[in-house]
Amino acid sequence: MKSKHFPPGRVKIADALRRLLEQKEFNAITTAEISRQAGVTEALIYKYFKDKRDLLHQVLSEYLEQYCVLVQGDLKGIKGALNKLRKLIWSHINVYATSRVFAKILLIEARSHNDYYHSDTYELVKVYSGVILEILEEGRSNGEIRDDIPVKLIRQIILGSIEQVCLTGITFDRPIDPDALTEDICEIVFNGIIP
Amino acid sequence: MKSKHFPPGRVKIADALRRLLEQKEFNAITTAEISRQAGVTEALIYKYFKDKRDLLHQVLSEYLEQYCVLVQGDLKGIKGALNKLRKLIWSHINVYATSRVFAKILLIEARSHNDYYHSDTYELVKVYSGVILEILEEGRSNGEIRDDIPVKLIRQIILGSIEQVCLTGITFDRPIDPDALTEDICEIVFNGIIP
DNA sequence: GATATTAGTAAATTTCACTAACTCACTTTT
DNA sequence: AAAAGTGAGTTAGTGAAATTTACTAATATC
Repeated sequence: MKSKHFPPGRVKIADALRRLLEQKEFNAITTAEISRQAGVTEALIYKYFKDKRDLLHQVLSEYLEQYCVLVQGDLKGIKGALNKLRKLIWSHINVYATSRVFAKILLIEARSHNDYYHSDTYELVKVYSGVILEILEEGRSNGEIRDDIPVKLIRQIILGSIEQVCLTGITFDRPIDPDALTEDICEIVFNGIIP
Repeated sequence: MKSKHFPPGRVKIADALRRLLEQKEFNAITTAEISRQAGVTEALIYKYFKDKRDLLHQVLSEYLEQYCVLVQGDLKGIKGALNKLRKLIWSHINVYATSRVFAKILLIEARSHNDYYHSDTYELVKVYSGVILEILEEGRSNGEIRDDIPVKLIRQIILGSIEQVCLTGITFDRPIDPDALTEDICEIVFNGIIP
């Protein structure tokens, strides 16, 4: 409920980048273009953002914060680790399917520079990762999930599957069907992780 | 056996980039640095390569070609789709574990620019992907693998798992254990894909 | 031995991220 | 109500890096 009060120029710049990212990749977008699209001067970008990448990171973490809240809300009231996991996988795929720009930045652009691992965005990703781990541990302790494979590895396999599946859909502009994909991923992974 | 006859300058430039990539990431390497390291002038880079990224792609596909041959050789004489799959997973992880520089470029740098999908490297990746698909189809037709989940999706889950697991190891400079990882990935995925 | 081709260079040019130093319109202080 | 301060924005650059142009030296070919 802390709707941040950003000055109009800052909002215009962030919006401009979002719009441009629909058309081309980050490295191909120049600061000149961003400012033109935003209707402000180039220098103003540097009043609000440390540098061009910082602008990207801030736009990204604004997106991500939104979706973290959403996904965590989706899990409320669900009983059982596997049921929670299924819902989380669905929500995750659904977010990528719905916000392709966001997905592309997070999966491709952000990772290609080390500063990502010191960003707010990455902190949020860690929180989200923690949520998955908790579900897996819950499942392990109540016997839903086998205990001879490290939970962190199970998490990686789940995340890797989701991201690979969505990434190809995104890069080749193909439709992504959250229902079908969730069904198939769960069918494979659940059979592998039940005791 | 077609050892390409590249002029010495071209070889020096490619070698220089390979050496520099051990120390820092591609975007932080300047053409000036590359030429200095190679002992040639900056302009020569543009005689042999369309631009800086094209140099990266060519270096990458030289690496990849090598490994494609290697992995395909590893599969010779193995009977059964699941056995082949296990070996392929091991080889794949092993390549990433052994050549981290190569893995980092392929998994992070290359994908972050659209021209990757028009590069020789990508063509090789497609060939490799085809090999996986053939194995899966073999397994499907001889009853080793269930036929109610699309093979392409199974492939994505396998590749996604491998890459996610290796990527974290690479970005955080943690050891990658091909034996243990192969074992766990196969344990999960095989249980999911057998009929 | 002339000629064409290939390898390589020196020096300019362009492109782009980023910055310093300023104006202008409002508030707040005294 | 004048002075001082602040936030939003601009003008006009700079420097570093990628890329291009126009050339020379070496080597192969006829």
